[in-house]
Amino acid sequence: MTNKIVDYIKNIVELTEEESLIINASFKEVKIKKRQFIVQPNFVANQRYFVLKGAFRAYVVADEGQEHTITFAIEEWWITDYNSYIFQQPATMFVVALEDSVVLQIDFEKEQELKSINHKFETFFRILAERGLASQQRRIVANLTQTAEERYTSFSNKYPQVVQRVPQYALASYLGMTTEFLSRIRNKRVSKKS
Amino acid sequence: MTNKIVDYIKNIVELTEEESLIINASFKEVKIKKRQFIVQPNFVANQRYFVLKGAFRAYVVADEGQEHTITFAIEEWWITDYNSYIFQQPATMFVVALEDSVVLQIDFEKEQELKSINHKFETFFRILAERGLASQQRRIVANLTQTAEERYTSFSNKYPQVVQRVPQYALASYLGMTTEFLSRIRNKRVSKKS
DNA sequence: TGAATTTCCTAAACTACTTCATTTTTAATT
DNA sequence: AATTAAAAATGAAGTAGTTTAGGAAATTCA
Repeated sequence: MTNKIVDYIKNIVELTEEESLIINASFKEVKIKKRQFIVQPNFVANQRYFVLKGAFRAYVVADEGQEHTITFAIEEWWITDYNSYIFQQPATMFVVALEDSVVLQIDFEKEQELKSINHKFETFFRILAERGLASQQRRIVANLTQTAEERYTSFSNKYPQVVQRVPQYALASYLGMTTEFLSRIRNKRVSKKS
Repeated sequence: MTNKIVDYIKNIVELTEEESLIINASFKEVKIKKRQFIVQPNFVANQRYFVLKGAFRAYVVADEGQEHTITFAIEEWWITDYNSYIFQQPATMFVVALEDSVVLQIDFEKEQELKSINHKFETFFRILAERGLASQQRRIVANLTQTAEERYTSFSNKYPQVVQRVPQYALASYLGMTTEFLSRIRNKRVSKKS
């Protein structure tokens, strides 16, 4: 038994053949078209998604209509509105496909069941949450300590694949600046080269 | 068997008498004087701390020497440098006592042992991580969508006990503004009243 | 209790980033 | 391939928040 999600989980906890089959049966492969939403405000996020192919963007819309990107996801990343999913409360975010994509989705109830029937599955999701926590803490630090240009530069160095695939306005709103300002930052570097 | 940490955990998962005793034996009560550090950069954070009494502040120091507060902790909150603790890598943060305090500390190895010997303990730490994740996501949203004044107002409404107990410069650097600007915000509201 | 240190306040000059308005480029749709 | 729509670039004017500097309160600690 070997497939993408099983391989992914095996990198974190060991799985027997039987456990691999259970994991495999717990996820459903779904195709998502570009611009299609998988999470929307006011509806509870009932699934979490593992991206097999494609790219997604989670964002909120502020009072005055401005969009703020909370996170991106590309191949082998997870995405959902965690505040909604974990507490099973209405979402505040949109999650939308930036490209034609394929995901593996798992229902909240199924995830709860997995975690309760098998200590190893519980461990896996615990590690997932811990890693998410650590990465979000690093982002908070970056946002507090760096200027707009520094945030762009370090993000570009860390996630070049993401930068190349997402629209500029989405990246700008993720980095906490306007699309015009990001455009200027990028343009400045090009002109420096010549 | 009943004490603060056992009661706290019992609010999240059920514990037998025996399990309560194991939990109790895994934490060590330590007094921390005001201005004393419990985590320092370049040293691995080997413990996580549950605050029984007092207040703490986690912060990083940027290149130019400015301090940026990452989080606070008061009674019944947890604190450490999670990126350091989870991955057992050198810390980038300071964690310092803002008052004479009392904490319950658990060693990383002991926590690993608890999680591995008992599914319920694993579940507890999974839920702890998930809640942290959700709360950090809410903070990222707030930082992206709100103005300095809005961030101050909503934080004050949500955590009035924290606002009253921490120095202004620490709060300002947590909210992502200078202490001078926070002073102005606060003063503006006072003068509006009169 | 009094001196020293830390924290907070005030105000003016400054700047990193935003807003608004228009044009150019790129991508989507027929 | 042509038409339309969406995204990116550019310039000029505005502003939220910073910086610098000095003094007033409030804590700390000998």
